Amino acid sequence: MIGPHLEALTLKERQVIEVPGKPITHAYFLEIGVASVVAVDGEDHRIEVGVIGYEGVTGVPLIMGDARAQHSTYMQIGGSGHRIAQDAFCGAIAQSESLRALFLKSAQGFMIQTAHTALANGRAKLEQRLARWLLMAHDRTTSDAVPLTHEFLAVMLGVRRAGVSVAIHGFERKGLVTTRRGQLTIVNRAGIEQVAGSFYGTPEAELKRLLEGK
Amino acid sequence: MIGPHLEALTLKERQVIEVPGKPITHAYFLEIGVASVVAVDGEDHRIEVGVIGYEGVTGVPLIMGDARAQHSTYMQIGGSGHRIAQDAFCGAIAQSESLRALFLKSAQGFMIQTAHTALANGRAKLEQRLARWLLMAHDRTTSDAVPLTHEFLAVMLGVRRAGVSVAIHGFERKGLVTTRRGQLTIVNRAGIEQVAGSFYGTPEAELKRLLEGK
DNA sequence: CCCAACGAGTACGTTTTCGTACTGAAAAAA
DNA sequence: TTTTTTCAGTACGAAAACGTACTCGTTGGG
Repeated sequence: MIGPHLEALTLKERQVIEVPGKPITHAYFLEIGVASVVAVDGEDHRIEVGVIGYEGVTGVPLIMGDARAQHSTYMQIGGSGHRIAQDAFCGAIAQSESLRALFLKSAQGFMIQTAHTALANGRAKLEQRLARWLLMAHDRTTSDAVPLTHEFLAVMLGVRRAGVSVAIHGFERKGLVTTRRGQLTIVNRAGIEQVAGSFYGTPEAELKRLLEGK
Repeated sequence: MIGPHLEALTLKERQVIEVPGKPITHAYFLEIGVASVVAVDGEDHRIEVGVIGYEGVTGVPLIMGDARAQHSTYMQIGGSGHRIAQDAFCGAIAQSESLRALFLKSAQGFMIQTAHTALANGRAKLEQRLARWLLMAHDRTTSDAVPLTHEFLAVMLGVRRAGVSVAIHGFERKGLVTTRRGQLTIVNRAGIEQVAGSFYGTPEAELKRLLEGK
């Protein structure tokens, strides 16, 4: 039984959802907005390993039987949703086989996304990685606007802010996006998909397969 | 009940364990040797997203309720172990809550490894990534010898063969390893750990926490 | 024993990304 | 409004890694 435990809330950008090493207090179901899951190491190297939106749920470790956060998770694009306390969430999973199966598939989908992030990080050029990120964000928002500074994009991709600026400028010249200070709007999604090539798409298709047919 | 279904076998290097898009037929428990899990996309970009040795089990998707392989999995360093058919494995997990909990934690450990691979791919230099890989392989072998060509190392790291050759040569000059054709021997593990810095270690520590105490 | 295949050392010009930093415009704060 | 801060455009030399390719020693098969 999850319904009665759900607490509705709005989530502002930068709002922290999980802190590495600390207990996971709630699982968040987003309706609007995008959360970033960022891996951090002991020397403060950091990079985004996945994003979560309406299609998923935060707190993957809870599904795996662990209550400690590995990664830093926070809202990258503000929105709204519901959350459920850790114990209620784990209790629900323990009691309902079908619920557990569902969340396991959702977690599997997130794993695939992380694996492809590793692939993109190792093989793709900055431009392709940026395109991939924009597409993933666009999939999870209702409007075409992506309210983010180049600085934050750079942190997530693990590259220089200046590099992101140049790449976005290139996209703008090609008519793929328009920009305002602190905001970027997707104009030609198909063109961005072309830039991303096969670095985008597989996790999305696989998640669909997992949650639908089989 | 897993015991009666286990089939002992030796595993030669390059032996294929899973093929992307195809059903997973068995879960493999390695005693000796190292398996590589390699993500592939539609344009044949590929990169290793994790390794599995005695500490884990292949076929993570089975644990998550999916019977289709996402990634290419094959033996990178030959060895031996046991395997169990997919249906027996899934049946065992379905029947034993404690078994499922155990494998879920193992899968969680693998997720953490993949996330840190994404981090290393995006942030670390070739030299550091190579060091990280050698340490992960060394953790999973009994001898200090790593029987691999530069070519295969390069494929796993997603870099040029020549780049690996140069980096290994550097390690050799620093007295960290010795090399023979198609083989590399770890001489100074601590020195290699120093090169890898914080790109190595977190997944290892977390797996330990997951499987031991808590 | 010889030869073809393979693995590794090396080179070189090119591309990509980096680190850094300065500037001006836009937005927020005073 | 004025001041301060934030954000983005841009520059430039340096470092890292790339693609390619040639050589040569090892190794295993014929």
